[in-house]
Amino acid sequence: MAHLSVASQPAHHPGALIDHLARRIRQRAEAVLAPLALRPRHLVALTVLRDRGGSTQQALAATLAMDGTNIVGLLNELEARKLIERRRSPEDRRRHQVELTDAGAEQLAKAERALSAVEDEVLGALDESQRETLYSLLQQAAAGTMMTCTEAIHD
Amino acid sequence: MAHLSVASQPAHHPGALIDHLARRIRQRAEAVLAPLALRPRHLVALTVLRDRGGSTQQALAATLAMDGTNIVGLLNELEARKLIERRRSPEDRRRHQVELTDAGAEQLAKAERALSAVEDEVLGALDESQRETLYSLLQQAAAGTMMTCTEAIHD
DNA sequence: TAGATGGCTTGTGTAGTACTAATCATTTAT
DNA sequence: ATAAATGATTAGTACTACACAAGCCATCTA
Repeated sequence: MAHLSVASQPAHHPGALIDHLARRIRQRAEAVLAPLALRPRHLVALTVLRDRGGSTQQALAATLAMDGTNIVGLLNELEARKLIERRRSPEDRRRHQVELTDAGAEQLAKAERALSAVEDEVLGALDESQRETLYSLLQQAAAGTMMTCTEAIHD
Repeated sequence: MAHLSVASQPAHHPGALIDHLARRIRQRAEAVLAPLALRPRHLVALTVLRDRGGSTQQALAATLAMDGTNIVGLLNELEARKLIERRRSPEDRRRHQVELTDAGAEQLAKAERALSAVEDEVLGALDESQRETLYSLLQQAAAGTMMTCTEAIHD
């Protein structure tokens, strides 16, 4: 392993802070999302689907670090509301290719608009460019951890 | 992915990412913390107590955005293990002033050391200075939101 | 043809909370 | 002085998000 920081300074531990802020965001997000009949995990799933342009259920499970059976349930809910579609994959007909419908994309956009208010509230102490920095750091981190889990999957 | 923020559009929504990463961290943290018989929320509480040098139970509840009755239970557990102490406040003898014991501080340090490994794993894609940036952004955000909730409390 | 695999269903268990109500000690307002 | 409000506590209820296991199909692979 790399041992760059010689200092005994444990530096800082963002872990607890992330946990804390996430909790805050979740609480507010739930309230804001309620009128849309979405809960945070729906949003996360929809977001992944949009950003990836669809996904296998397995890949989705790996990305969200969630148990497969729960993914099924989650997708059932989303499909019942026609926000996503499941199609059998032509290459392997056991697999389902999950994709966002137009309605799903629309609903997601609506949710994000609503969520902006929450973010303004929770991240209010940060200005535009700081938020952008935060976003790119988080995204980089998320992309990194994703590989750890999905590198053997090739979705 | 190249999405220049031409307008004042928020464009990016760190909310879902924070949620996602927090989930990851929590999952791993639980495993790492288990041998110490601590769970994430214990850690958060201990951290707040250390950083503030003690707190009222109410202030703690406000900070953690948790219900008062749950704080009681949480503190009971920590007190039973002598990681914190409750003292009646001299000014208002109904109140409890909660403080970290030496053992508590020690245990917290130990937990943070263990947690470093998790952070290395989850934030592995970020280098030292990026993590530092992330940390300060999060802290700034957290400090900001705290005011929203505690401004009427004067702990 | 046998076994592995992706998805689905159902059922069980656990953790983390929120909420309510009742109690006790204490403080504050009348 | 007395009544009302407050901080902490306890006990009990309920809900949500999960994980995990067992068993079923359909399908792919050896």
